[in-house]
Amino acid sequence: MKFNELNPEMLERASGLLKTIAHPARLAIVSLLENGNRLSVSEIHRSLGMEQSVASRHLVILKDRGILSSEREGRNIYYYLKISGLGDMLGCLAGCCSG
Amino acid sequence: MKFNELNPEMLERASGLLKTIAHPARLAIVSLLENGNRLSVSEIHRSLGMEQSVASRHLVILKDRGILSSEREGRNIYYYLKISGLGDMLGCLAGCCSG
DNA sequence: AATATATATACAAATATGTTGATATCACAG
DNA sequence: CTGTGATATCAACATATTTGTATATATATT
Repeated sequence: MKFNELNPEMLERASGLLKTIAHPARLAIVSLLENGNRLSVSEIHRSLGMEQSVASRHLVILKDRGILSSEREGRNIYYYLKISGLGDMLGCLAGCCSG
Repeated sequence: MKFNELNPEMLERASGLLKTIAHPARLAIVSLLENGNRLSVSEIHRSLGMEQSVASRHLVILKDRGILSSEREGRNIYYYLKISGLGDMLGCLAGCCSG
């Protein structure tokens, strides 16, 4: 599948997706939610050692742009990956970065 | 390979790579250079319908950040992908965007 | 040297993104 | 209704990215 043969709209969507995850914190979040993991905001911010408000802001961004979904359970809100196939992409990315 | 288990430096590198290609023009360029293609600046800017200076600027950015290499042949400068495995990543990306 | 072609760069304006800390909202237990 | 834990938002400021246009540099040809 080649981007250059495709319409500008497709390029925009693809670069939008990349932009969204092209942030260390968001990359870490997405990576944490691979394999169908569902985690609350607290679990995420503690696990990654970032401020609660920072984690929340990134989670909202990821959700707004269609990468995550969330569901409330009691006082917690659980986030999870909405786009299947993102895990594969991260795999390729890790490969590109190490090799 | 999981990012969250890795050092911040790795996350920085990965998000840097993503940021670099997270631009419609650069995505188109990288896509054009998949499969070992070698193209001159002229060929690229004509093929993608962008100004010469715009193409050149993006090519320099991609080269500076280690994604492309270039070689002069006569008056032309040919660019090509330096990172193998980027093609695979674009494949995943296209999958994520359509599905 | 003069010209033409190919590529790169400079600069300023516009736009977007990130950061921090404080504060607001929401849900539940008692 | 109050207190507490969980989550989201806001404002202000700093930084970075993009764009357009013009111009500079390099190479080759004659």
